[in-house]
Amino acid sequence: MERYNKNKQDSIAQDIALKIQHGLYQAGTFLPSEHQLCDLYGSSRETVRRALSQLTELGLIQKIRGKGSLVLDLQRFSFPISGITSFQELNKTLEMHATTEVLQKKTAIIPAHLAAGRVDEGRTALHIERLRKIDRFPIVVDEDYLLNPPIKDVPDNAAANSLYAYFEKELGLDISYATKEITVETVSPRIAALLNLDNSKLAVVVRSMTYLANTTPFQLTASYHRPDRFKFIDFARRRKISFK
Amino acid sequence: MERYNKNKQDSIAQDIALKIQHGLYQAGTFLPSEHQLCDLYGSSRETVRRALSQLTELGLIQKIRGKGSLVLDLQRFSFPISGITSFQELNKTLEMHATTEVLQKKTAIIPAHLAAGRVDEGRTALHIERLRKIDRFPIVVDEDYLLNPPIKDVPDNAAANSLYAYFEKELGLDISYATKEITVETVSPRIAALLNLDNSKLAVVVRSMTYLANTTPFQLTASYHRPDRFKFIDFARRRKISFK
DNA sequence: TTTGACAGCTTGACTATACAAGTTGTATGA
DNA sequence: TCATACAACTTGTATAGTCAAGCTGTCAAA
Repeated sequence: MERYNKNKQDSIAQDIALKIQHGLYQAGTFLPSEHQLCDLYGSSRETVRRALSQLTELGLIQKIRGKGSLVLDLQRFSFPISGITSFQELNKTLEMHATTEVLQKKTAIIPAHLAAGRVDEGRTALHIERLRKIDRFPIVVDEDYLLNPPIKDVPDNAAANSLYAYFEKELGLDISYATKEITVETVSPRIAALLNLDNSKLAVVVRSMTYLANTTPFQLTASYHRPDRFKFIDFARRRKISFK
Repeated sequence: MERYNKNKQDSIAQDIALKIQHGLYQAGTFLPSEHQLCDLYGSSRETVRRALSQLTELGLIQKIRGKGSLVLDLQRFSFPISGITSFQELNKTLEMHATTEVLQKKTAIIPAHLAAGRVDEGRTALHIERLRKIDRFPIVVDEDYLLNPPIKDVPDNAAANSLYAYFEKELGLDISYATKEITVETVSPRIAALLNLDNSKLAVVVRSMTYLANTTPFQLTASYHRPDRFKFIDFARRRKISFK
């Protein structure tokens, strides 16, 4: 296996995930039993089970009591786009051949529509505006606002490539969770022009706020997508917890 | 506590979730330590930890090593709409005062745009078409296709109220997971008329396929939302598993 | 006053064990 | 032949314990 994960359970999960992705464990078949996986990885059953529960959460397998862990059939194109994934990470795994153009990078006040209910109004942050293109066609405009602290500045090449790679690998930040909101809105003439929208000026707007493991918010983003190119794919499990 | 859950870990999770929702554990404060929760519920630490990990996954708490489990600040209006939740369940928890109109209920061939890549083309299913209104305004058209087996028929009042309640409580089905896909499309004149759309005829289309715990698919759905009323809220955690 | 070591708390990771419960094939008995 | 019982597998749930690692206040020494 040999992953860069420190944890035993994480590296087991990573290893099995790769074997599923590469067809070593085929959809519709069962994984080796938990006991066999214990032998295979030299670990206890609880550790194997924690690894399997990660794969269950991701939608890679379904556990069936008395039978085993069935590998689910997630076609490439239906692989979940939800979760916290950077555009560059998607670009790699989906082989989209996308390009990124940095349009702005300056300190600015966080606009009200992004700040509302998330962070103090009037607060300033490092604003980065980027245009994503696929095959020369504009697809997405990303408006990022990076909070200081914990982020003081961002080198130009990090903005052009992957902000997340810079945060995680260079700054050692522990990106943990995010809240997201998807709506459809009439956007400003500026955004409409960048995306080359028609008269309706409708775009899909994804607003998100991303947090570090210590619950510090560090990123506010509004992404404007061309509606004809937008596609959000999700895998969800029915929760046992109910409210009210 | 007293929940209808059979599991200790599930009832602990349910109990803590309700206490958070009702403000007994306030956002920004820490839960009792795992050791204290052990005493409180008379269980082992592992069981408590499994309960807490459910709450972590849901976005209700954030665990911080050395400190404790911090209750996160999920305002009512930003509570995740993702996951597998029926319209009626949302209606209850969000107090939307919605009404449902059953427009059709008959056996029909699953349309190609829904069947594509999910199920055999030309297969028939029980088709239920419903119009959801809030304050008399049409908001959503749901096109459900229920597969036989496992679903033979559906009583009229179940279609008007909650299909999920009928499936789970009456039929004893174990609804487990779903794949979803959100796009923006120009819809048919029929749907456009039902939703009272303007000339652009754009609607948000949510296509989903829902499965039982034994991996049997039982429901295909296409939901058409008025774009000006559509809002999708999600909570996501950064995954440790990477591909490629 | 400031610094540093440490005790005592917290969660994280892992192990070992036990029993319950669901599935499946096989052998036994009528 | 057929049905039943059972053995041998599977996963589910819960327990108890160990050590690592992160946080915080206290107390003692400089």
